[in-house]
Amino acid sequence: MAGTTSRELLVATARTYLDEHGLEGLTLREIARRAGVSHGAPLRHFDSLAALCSVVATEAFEGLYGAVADAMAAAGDEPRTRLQAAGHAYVRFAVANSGPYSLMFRPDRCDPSDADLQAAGQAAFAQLLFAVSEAQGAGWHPADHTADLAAVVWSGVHGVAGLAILGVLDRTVAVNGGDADLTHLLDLTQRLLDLPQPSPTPFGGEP
Amino acid sequence: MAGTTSRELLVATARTYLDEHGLEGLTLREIARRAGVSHGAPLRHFDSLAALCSVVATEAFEGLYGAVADAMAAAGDEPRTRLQAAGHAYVRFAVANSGPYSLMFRPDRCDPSDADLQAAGQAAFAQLLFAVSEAQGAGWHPADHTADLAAVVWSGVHGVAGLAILGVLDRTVAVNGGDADLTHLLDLTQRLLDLPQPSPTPFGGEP
DNA sequence: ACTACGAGGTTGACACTGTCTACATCTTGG
DNA sequence: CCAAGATGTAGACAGTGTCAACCTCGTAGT
Repeated sequence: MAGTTSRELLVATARTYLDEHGLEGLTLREIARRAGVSHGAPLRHFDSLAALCSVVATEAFEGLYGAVADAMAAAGDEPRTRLQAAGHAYVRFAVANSGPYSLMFRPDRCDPSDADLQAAGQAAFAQLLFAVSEAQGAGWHPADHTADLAAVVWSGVHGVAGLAILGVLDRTVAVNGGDADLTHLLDLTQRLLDLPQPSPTPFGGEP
Repeated sequence: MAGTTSRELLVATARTYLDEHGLEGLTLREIARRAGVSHGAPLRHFDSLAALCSVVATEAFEGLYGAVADAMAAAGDEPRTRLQAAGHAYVRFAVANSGPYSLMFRPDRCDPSDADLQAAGQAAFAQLLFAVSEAQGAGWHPADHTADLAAVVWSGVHGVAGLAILGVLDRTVAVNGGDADLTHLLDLTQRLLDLPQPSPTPFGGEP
């Protein structure tokens, strides 16, 4: 890649490692090794491993935001359909980027006080808040308690994503007669939440 | 405590540490230090730190199972009320035992192939499965796809618990006008899922 | 043109970790 | 009484994050 500072190279190396191996073994020295520099070099650009991870997590939040925004834009004008599309995009992003997504919710690996990270997280929640309030405006549930309603929706998609990434849906649900298919589970969730059924969009592949 | 083998003492020490400090810094050597033994002693009882953590996680699954069972028993006979109580008990347990609860879903800290741990997890899911099927029998949603419905319910409570433990509900939701009160959020979830509203049971305190 | 400086990289230390091995001790069954 | 197993100890090893000392440039200022 052109114009890549070595700082950006380190972040990219970490992200690549996450994509290939997940959180486990993501180590300052391993990143340095893969970037072809000495073990101390990354500390010239980041205060700590957690600071580097925070940058990766921040970029992941931004990627999530973009993926959700794209999905909502593609879903058209009907607010409930847009909210439904946002939920699908959220889970799709989380599963397709499980390494960075996990990092986003691991304050022991990131620095939770990182200002950029906090801002990116707030922006993502604000996006959800807007989608929910839009849907409320179109008659989806009572119009008050928007933040709480958003929290419930967030919990739902976050829970599905987390269990899916853990592999526990395949391992536990499918064994008991469920199909554990993510699209199917999300559709079921959204039927329960009184959201419209989606047009048939196949799963997988990252935006 | 009487009749406590040193193996049990190590597990109890780990659990106490988790209650006090959470996952961070939970280390074989720290457990040994607190138990007053040399750093190598725990390995006489457990193959690895992950094996010790698996025992703690297994016991946590059993505690969760018991808490949910108690709550369902106390909720009476109406299946939907029982399912509602199960959801509350789940989140209450997770928040009151956030250290062990986190461990339950951290395959990097436990040994996911541990047979006891797997069995305890399966038992907990079977319990939920039963509660959902009971509620379906009482007319709650269509009677098919029980496992998928259970997965959705699980995702919901797991998501709420996870975000609450992270503190992100206080930090992100409350700032945007939500009250982020767990009981309130759960009630909202359950209203959305068409479950009965609970009798007013105050939050907090572990069973 | 020369110099001072700062950004970035290297190397070697330090304390800490999990795990292994060799050794000591204590208990218990034959 | 003694042999064997269970349990605990001490030391080592490789790995980690982080720090400090050193080096090496390119560049800005004079």
